[in-house]
Amino acid sequence: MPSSRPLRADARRNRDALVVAAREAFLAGDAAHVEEIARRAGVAVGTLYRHFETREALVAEVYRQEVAELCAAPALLLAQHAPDEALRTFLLLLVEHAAVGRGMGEALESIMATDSPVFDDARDEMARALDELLAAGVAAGLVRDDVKGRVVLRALGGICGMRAKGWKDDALQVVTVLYDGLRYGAADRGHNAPE
Amino acid sequence: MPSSRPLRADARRNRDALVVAAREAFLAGDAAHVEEIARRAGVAVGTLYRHFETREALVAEVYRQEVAELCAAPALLLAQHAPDEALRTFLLLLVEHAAVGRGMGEALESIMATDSPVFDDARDEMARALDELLAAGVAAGLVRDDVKGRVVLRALGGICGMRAKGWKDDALQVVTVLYDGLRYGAADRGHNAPE
DNA sequence: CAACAACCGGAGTCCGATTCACCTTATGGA
DNA sequence: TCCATAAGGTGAATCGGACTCCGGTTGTTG
Repeated sequence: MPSSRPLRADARRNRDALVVAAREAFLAGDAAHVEEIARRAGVAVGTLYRHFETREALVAEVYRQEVAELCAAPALLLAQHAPDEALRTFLLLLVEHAAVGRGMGEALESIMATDSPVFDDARDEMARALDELLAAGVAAGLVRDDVKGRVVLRALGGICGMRAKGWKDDALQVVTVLYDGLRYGAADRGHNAPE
Repeated sequence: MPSSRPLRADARRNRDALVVAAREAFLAGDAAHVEEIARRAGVAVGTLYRHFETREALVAEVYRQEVAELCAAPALLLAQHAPDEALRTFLLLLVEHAAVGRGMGEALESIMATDSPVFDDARDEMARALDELLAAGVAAGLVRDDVKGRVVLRALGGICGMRAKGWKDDALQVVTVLYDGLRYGAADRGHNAPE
């Protein structure tokens, strides 16, 4: 169905404009009303709804693009850093991503609240990225082997909801604790604690 | 202002009924509309609004009561368990609490989204409870001393938003990693350790 | 370039939160 | 006990924002 027909030129243009407009609106933090988004994109609400089932579907699309971008990172990081350092860096990257998602505010929350497959996919993709990093760490004996990426992701999830002033400092501390927790198991098991 | 007048008998009764009705509605998961809550409480919406500024204010009140109940735990736990065990148990308790809050669904999220002082207070109270536990752990040399309760709380926060099937198992794993991360620093300073 | 399918517009519908003008009824003093 | 009165209660009306729908418009294709 997706590519049954290549989508008419003007339609594709409008669709893209809507996603861009939505992202901008979310980042700006204010006025994420469908009317407002449509206006920014230079179309009417009807057009918005032609392309996106619901408002949430639009949010989902924006979010999906964010995630896709983020998930490209692990391969790069592993190529350039030791596994534990790559993991740490990626966690910090997730915090940055949260900073972006933060602008999307409740938009993001509403999508997390739904169990829309779109979001599940995004989560899976993120989890897979983390698994990649964890596996590398485990192989090097630097990371405990009993934790899945999905779990790490959830531990970080709380950061996204935080909106108070000092959220970022706290987020960084969360990463520290989490990072240590992930390595602790490996060290605890004792055999070759890294120098 | 609070106790300028003791609040008329029927008014107090209605107010309490509303909180109870709201809690039930949230736990039931369905129909958290103000009309529905008012009906359950046997009053009209106008009455609801006489007692609570907004729908969110009502949610806040329910949540506050949950929190207050939860925050009574640390003192008890410390009296009966070693500091690290008390900490671990409390973390697990937080997960249970999340299970309750989960029923409140987006109601809870909407209140987190606001920077209503009510929720800040709740968070402070929880953080204080955690600080109490952490301090005991630090004093016993079982827990790292560079992490505030607020940070732990945020790390756990992500659990609340999770609604997928296996959320609870994941939540428990998050607690494990977090718990180890909290102890790791102490071990780091105490014994041999990576890096 | 005609015919058609896919698009677009935007006023109208739906639904839930919130308000408000007007009754009811505790309550406390005569 | 009874009344005055202000605290309380009521629910229809209002408001805001997501979503729908029925023409009019415009790429596309043969």
